[in-house]
Amino acid sequence: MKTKDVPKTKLKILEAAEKLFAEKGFDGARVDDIAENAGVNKALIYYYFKSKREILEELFNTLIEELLEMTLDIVGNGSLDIESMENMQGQMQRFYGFMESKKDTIRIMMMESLKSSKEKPPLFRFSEIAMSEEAERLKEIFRDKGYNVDNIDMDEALIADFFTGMMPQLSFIVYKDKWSEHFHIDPEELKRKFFRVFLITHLAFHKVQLDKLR
Amino acid sequence: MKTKDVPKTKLKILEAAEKLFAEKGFDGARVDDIAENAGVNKALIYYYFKSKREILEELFNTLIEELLEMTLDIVGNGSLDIESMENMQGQMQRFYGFMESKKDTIRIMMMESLKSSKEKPPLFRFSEIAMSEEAERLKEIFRDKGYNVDNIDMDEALIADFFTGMMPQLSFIVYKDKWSEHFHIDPEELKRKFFRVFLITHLAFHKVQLDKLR
Amino acid sequence: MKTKDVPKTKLKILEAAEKLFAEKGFDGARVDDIAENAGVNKALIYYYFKSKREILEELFNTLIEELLEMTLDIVGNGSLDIESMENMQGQMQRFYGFMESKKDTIRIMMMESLKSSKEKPPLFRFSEIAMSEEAERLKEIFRDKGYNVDNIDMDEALIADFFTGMMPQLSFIVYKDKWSEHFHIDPEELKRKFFRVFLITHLAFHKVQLDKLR
Amino acid sequence: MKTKDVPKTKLKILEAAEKLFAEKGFDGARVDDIAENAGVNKALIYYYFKSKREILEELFNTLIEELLEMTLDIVGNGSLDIESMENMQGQMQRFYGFMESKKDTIRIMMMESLKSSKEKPPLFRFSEIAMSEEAERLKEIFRDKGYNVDNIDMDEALIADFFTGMMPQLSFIVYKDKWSEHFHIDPEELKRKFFRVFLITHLAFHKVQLDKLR
DNA sequence: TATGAATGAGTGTTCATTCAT
DNA sequence: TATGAATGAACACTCATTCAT
Repeated sequence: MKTKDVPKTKLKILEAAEKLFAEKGFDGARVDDIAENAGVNKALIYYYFKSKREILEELFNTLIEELLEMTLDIVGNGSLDIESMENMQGQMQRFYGFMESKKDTIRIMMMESLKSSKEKPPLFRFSEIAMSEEAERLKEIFRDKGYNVDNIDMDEALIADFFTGMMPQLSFIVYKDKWSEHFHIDPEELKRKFFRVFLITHLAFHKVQLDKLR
Repeated sequence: MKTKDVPKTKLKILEAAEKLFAEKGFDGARVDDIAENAGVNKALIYYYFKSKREILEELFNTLIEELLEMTLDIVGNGSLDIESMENMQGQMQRFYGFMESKKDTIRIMMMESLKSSKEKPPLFRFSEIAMSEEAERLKEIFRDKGYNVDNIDMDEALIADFFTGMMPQLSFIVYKDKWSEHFHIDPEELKRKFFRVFLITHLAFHKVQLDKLR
Repeated sequence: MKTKDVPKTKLKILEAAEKLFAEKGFDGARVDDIAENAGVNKALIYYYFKSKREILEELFNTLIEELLEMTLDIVGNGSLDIESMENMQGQMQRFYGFMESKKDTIRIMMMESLKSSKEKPPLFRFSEIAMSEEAERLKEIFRDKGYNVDNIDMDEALIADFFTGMMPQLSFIVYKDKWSEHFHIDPEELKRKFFRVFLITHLAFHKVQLDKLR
Repeated sequence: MKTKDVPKTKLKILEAAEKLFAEKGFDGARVDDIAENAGVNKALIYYYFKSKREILEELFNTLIEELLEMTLDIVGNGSLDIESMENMQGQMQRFYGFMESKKDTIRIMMMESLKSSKEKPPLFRFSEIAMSEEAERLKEIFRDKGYNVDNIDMDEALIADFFTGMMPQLSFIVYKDKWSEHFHIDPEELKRKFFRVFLITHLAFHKVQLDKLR
C-alpha cells in the first residue's frame, strides 16, 4: 500500500494533473494550470516529477497497480463462481465500481491510447493483466474444479473481454454524464438501461463460453 | 456532393492534418508539420482555413455528412430487413466498411470526444443522426409493415446502439493493428474472432428487440 | 564568398550574439538580450537558427572558413619568403590584423575552448588548418626551393605556432584594451612594446628553424 | 595559513565547485551539481557561501594568496640568481609546477578573464603581484648587487612576462591533455617539445634584458 | 550544521497566426 | 494563390536562493 507515503504536495499535484488532463487532454493541459490548481509553486512540480509526461506515467502506473491488486484479490480468495449469475454480476459491479472511481485517469488513458503514433496503447495494459501468471493460476483452479479449461480460446476470450466487455463499460463511465444531459435522460434511468443492455449482450457470450467449459 | 469542388491544395492540407491529428492528437499536432506533410506553405493553410481548429471541424463535418448520406440511402431505398439475419449482417458490414475507410477521422473524433471540458462529444453526432427526422420516417415504414414500433424503447435502443454496438466496432477499427502486433495474432484471424464475438453479443440484443416488435 | 547571401536579419542576429557572447560568455548571454540587441523578435532567432548553440557554431565556422581562405591565398600565390625578415613580419601582421578584426569571435572561441568537458577545443581548428593538405603543398614548394624540409619537426613546429605564436597574440588582442586601461599605459605604446617583445621571442624560434632548413 | 582551519564540508564544496566550473564554466555549472558532487545538501552551500559567485571568488583569492606566498618566499630568501641559466629554469619550473597543481582554478580564471564585460580580468592579479611593494624590494636587492635596475623598462617587462611568459605556459597547462590526445603525441614528448620551444623564445627576451642590466 | 521542501524570476524554445509581397 | 519573414503569447522546464525545522 505505497499510496500511503506519497507526500501531500505530490498528491495535490497528481490530483490537479488528473483533473486537467481529463479536461483538456495531456497535450492541451498546461503545467502552469496544474500548479495553480494544485495550489503549489510551478517549480515544485519539477521537484517531484522529472517532466509533465512523468506525471502521466505515475497516474497510469498507480491505476494499473491498483487494478492488479484487485484482480489478485479476486483470484486469490477463490470467490469467483462462473456458474452463478449473481456472482458474475457482482464481480462485474466491483470492476465497474473501481473504474468509476478512477474515471478521470481512465479518460486520459483512453485518449492517449488513441494516438496512433504511440507504440503501445496504455489501455492494453488492462489485457496484459488478464494474461499474466495469475491468469494461469486461475486456469489451474478451474481445471481442478473439473472444467474443460483447454476448450476455451484464450485469444477470443481476451478479444471479447476488451472490445465487448471493457470498451462499452469504460465508454459508459466517461460519457454517461454528458449523455444524460444531452439526450435528456435521467442519470439513474440511463444507468439502469445501460446495464440491462450490457448484461444481455455480455452474458450472451458468457453463456457460449460456459457451454464449452462444461 | 460538395466534396467534388474542393481545391487540390485544400485536400492535401486536410489529408495531412487528418494523418497528423490521428498520430498525435489535435493538440499534439503542429501546423508546421501539417504544412510540411501536405507540401504546402504554412501561410497557405490560413488562406483555406480560419484556424487549426477549423480544419478539425471540416474533417468532422465531412464524416458526418457522408454518414448521413449513407444512412439516408439505406432508409430511402427500403433495403432494410430486420427479420433477415443476413440482411442485418450486411448492413453492419456496410457500416463497418465505411468507418474503416474513415478510421483516422474516427480516431480523432474519439480523442476529442473524451475531453471532459468539451460541451458535446463529437461522437454524439452519430447518435443524433439516429434520432433525426429520418429516423421518424423509418418508424413510419416499419409501422406500415405491421411492426409494433411503439413497443420499443427508443432511449434504450440508442444506448445499445452507441455503447454496445458502435463503441466495440470503432474501438476494434482503431486498435486492431496494434492489437494483432502486440498480442501476436494474425490480423485476419483477429478480425474473424472479433466478429464472431461481436455478433454473439450484439445479435443477442437484436433478438430481444425483435420479440418486442412482433 | 557565401557571406554575401546571408539575410540582413540573420546578420543582425549574428552580430548581436557575437557581441553578447563576448561580453558574458556563451552560457551567460541570454537569447532575449540577443533579440533585443539585434532589434528582432525573439522567435525569429529560431527561424534562422535551430538553437542558441547553433549561432555559436555558425560564428566559429565562419571564422575558420575565412581564416582558411586567407591561408590558402598566402600559400597559393607563393608570396611567402621565410628568409626575409620583412616578409615574415608582413605575414604576421596580416594574421594579426585578421584576428584583430575578429576579436569578439576569438574571445568566445577561447572561452569555449577552456571548458574541460568539451571534447575538442574549438581553437584546435586553427592548428588543424596548418596540418591540412595545403600544408603539404607548402612543403612541396619549399622542397623545390632547395630547403631541407624533412629536417624540421612538424610536431614541434605546430606546438611552437600554437603556444608561443598564437596564444600570445590572441591574448594580446583580447586583453590589450583592459591592459592599457588598468596598467595606465597608452594603447599605441602598449602595442609597440608588445610587438617588440613578441618579435624577439618568436623570431628566436624562427631562426632555429631556419638553420635546420638550410 | 588560513587553509588549515577550513571545515571539511566547505572544502568538499570548494573542490566540487572547482571541478564543475572548470568543466562547464562558471555560468554553465549548476549549484545542484556542485552539491551532489560534493555530497552535501544544496542548502548547506548557502550556509558556507553567500552566493555561487562567492565560491568563485574564494577559489580565486586562495590561488592569488598562495601565489603571493610563493613569490614572497623567493624574494625573501634571496635565492634568485638571474645570471644563472639553471637558476632561472629552476624558478620557472617552480612556477610551472605550482600552476599545474592549480590547473582547474587557472582554467576558470582564464575563462572569467575573457568576458569583456568584466571590469578587470582576474588574471591581471598575477601581474599586480609583480608590481606590488615586494617587487620594489626586489629592485632594491638588485640595485645593491650592482645591476642597472633603472635601465629596464618595467612596463615592457610586465608585458613580456604576461603575454609571452605566462600565457604560453598557462595555455600549455590547460590544453596539454587535449592536445596530446587530439594530435596523437605522447604526453611526455609533448612536454619536452613545449619546454624546448618555450625556453628558446622566453630566454631570448631574458638575454636582452640581462644586457641592459649589466 | 544539516536537510527536504519551497519559491520567483527566468530560460531556451515553440506555437498558431499574420504580414507584405 | 502562394510564399518567406515576422510576431506575441505561451510553453515546459531550470535556476539560484531561501525557509522551516
